[in-house]
Amino acid sequence: MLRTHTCGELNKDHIGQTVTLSGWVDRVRDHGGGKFIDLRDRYGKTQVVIDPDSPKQAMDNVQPVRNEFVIQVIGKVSERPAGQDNPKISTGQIELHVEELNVLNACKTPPFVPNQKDLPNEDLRLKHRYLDLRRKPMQETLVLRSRIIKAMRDYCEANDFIDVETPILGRSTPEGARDYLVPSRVHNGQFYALPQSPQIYKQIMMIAGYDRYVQVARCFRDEDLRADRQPEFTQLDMEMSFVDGDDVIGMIDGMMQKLAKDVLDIDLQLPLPRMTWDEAMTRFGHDAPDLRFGVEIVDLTDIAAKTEFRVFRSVADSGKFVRGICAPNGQSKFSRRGIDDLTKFVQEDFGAKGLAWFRVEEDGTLNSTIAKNFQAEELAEIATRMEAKPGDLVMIIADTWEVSCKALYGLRKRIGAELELYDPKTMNFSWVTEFPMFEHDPEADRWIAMHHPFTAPLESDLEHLDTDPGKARAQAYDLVINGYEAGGGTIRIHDNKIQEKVFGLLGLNAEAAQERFGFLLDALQYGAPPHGGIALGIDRVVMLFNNLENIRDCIAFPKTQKATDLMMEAPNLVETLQLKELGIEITKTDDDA
RNA sequence: GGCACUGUAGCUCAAUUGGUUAGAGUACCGGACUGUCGAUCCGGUGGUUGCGGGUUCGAGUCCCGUCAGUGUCGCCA
Repeated sequence: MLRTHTCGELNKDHIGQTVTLSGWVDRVRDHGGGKFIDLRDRYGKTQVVIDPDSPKQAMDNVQPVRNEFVIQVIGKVSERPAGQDNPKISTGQIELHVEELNVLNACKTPPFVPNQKDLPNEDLRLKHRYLDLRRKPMQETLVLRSRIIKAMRDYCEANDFIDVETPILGRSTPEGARDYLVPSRVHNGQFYALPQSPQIYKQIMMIAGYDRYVQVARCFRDEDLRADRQPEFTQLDMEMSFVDGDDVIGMIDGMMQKLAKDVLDIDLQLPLPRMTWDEAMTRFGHDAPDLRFGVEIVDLTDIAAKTEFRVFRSVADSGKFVRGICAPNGQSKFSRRGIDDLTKFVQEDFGAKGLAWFRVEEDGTLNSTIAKNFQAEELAEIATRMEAKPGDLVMIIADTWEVSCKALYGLRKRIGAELELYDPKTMNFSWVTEFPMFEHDPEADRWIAMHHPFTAPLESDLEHLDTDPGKARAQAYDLVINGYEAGGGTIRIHDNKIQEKVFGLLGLNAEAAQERFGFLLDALQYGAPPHGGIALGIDRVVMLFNNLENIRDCIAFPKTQKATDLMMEAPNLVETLQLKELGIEITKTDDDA
């Protein structure tokens, strides 16, 4: 037997027993006469003692032992001498006196060790991921991830969901994100696509009568990465029949309540708050607002229209918007130079023309280099509307609706973090609903589906499809946690007539729609029940429940920003023979450029 | 594709703002030490400053290019 116990479970109750432990050497403390070894596994650490009374076998075998060796120790559990307890570890009241020590495997001098204080650079961590994953924070995250997924599955099972696996090799549907393509050997020149989501399969499952479907589904999107975005990620994918949006939201409300209780021991009040997309954009400039703090956008366009300040006047007169936010006590953090930084930020990242700002003086008046362009009453009106207090910093963007939303969202996010307007440990759950059906693409002058082309419009907005598609709102809902989109879903179109109309608006004629989604259109005609669903980003949920800022730390083997795996060195070149079998010829590589 | 930050010993960082032989902690190697738990003490090995070019009497430091990691905008139905 290689071990009788783990390194985290021995305590005073085991004193006197002879046990066998196996694990990694976390640290060796050499005192000449004796040695202390902290033996580690994922359950904890146990102190192993070798002293002059230990058998020669152990004395000899321990000689070459260094960090991260894998060893096995047989010995007697002993109470530690008085005053020598270590309260930092679960086994701190006992230690193991060695009777036999075996090196199960040596370890090269590692580039870094799991208990090291300063984390190595990310590329090194990813290259030696097996070492990085030995770190306690990584192990805790992966354990929590496992618990979260189990809680999700338990909840779904309790609610009669059926777990169904859908294919990884599917069909390319060029709408939306770029597909990862897989060449077919049997059909040279043809390709499978990895699923961006199991969307169509799960709808087909509804038509097939499996009224509650769930899957922990791996999804793939060949787009650029972010701190919260990986090219391959995991969704809790769900679909339900005979439901409306409230039913789906209610189901997820219950799941979040269970997760919060099971995982974080937080009691969530249900129903979770909801706001419409319009409201979110107006108040926060974004469809996933962070509601852990206030600081809402204030519209000043009407005041701006009255002023002599040409920048504001011209923007207001041309139908654009003058909107701002007020950073509480913002002057403490943002000096003139800090404001210059914010100005650069909104210009470079969001294309804003500039940033107008005012300091709120002790007497409550607004002051700034541009203040002379305003009447005192106008400044007072701005201050009143923004509820500006002495010490605050008022920031105003005069631009199109879109730019003011983006820039103010960016500013709000920054000041929230930099002025510490919220406790980063708090959790905030909410819904954003009634997304627009379509976005207008000004370049191609056409409508694009905001969610996906199977999204059902609100019943009340059906008429807009014919008259003013931009006004049509969807039966869509996003779950927002701490300013992140943690999931999103819609009620689907089950009526083929409406589906055809939507395809038409998206520029897909009957022929093109049949070509791309024919199988779904066919299926919809064979008794499709009303249905809808949602997909939760599991990696993001894990990130948020762990209070992490980086999704790579929630995934065992993540990719770098350039979508490579530094450990496996993927992607890689393949054998010419493989390409030949696939009928593929490489005509251009990165090296050509 | 754009912008920004980072890259110096195995690892984490420093180098007085362009100046002489690039330092420290840790790891590693050797030695001392019977109770430590980030053990301690003594000694030692270890460097193409990511790579290529340029400016300069002189470059880790400045400039250009490039590679890699990260953040972000575009992108992500």
